Amino acid sequence: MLHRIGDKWSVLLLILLARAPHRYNELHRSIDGISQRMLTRTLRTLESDGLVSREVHATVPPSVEYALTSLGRSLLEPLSALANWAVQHEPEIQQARAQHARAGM
Amino acid sequence: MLHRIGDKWSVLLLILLARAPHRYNELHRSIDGISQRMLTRTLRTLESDGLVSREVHATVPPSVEYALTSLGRSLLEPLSALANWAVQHEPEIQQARAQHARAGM
DNA sequence: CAGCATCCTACCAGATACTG
DNA sequence: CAGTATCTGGTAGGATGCTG
Repeated sequence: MLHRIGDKWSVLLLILLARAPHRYNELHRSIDGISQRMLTRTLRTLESDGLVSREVHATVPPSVEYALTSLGRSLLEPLSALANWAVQHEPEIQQARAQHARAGM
Repeated sequence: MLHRIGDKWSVLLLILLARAPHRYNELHRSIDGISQRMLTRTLRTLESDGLVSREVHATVPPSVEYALTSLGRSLLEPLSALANWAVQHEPEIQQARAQHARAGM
């Protein structure tokens, strides 16, 4: 269950959408290195999990707005707690990895 | 960074080790469906990230104890917050997925 | 603009067999 | 007991080209 929102793209998308709704190409530009395929696929997964809403405006050219649902917003608190942990403890983890690499090789 | 501890085996291992230190085969029996390869690999990753300690007792037959480090314990709080969220909101997610499947197909 | 369809590849999980 | 070694099939995911 956690691995569904555990990959990096999902987390990045949720964080971006937490700030404000975004359109498809805004997301594509904002997230460096994501392919169209992965962006679409990840958005679809988040959408089908009920975390993200997708609203199509029938204009020309068409525009699609992605936003967090209330369920998605409820995820934000525990998720950012975890993200904060990761940021805070990154130095320790890096150091542990460096030590481990020296010892093991 | 999150995806390193985001996969299901890591989470399960951390939760098990949170309760008490365990030996290799205890973990292997406790976690249903994990292969030796994955158990070893996941433990090694957690160890090199400094989340889990590995202590070898030079007995015959040998015994190896895995336990959480203090860094690993510090992860427990935000991680279980997220796990609780997942458990609490699983029905909503299931429902959203069912609806999405009906609408889309 | 916001995708879908297709092809292709590299990596990874799983099974199986062996070992200090 | 606590792992390694090796093979193998499946899939995640990138690149590219096309469309309403």
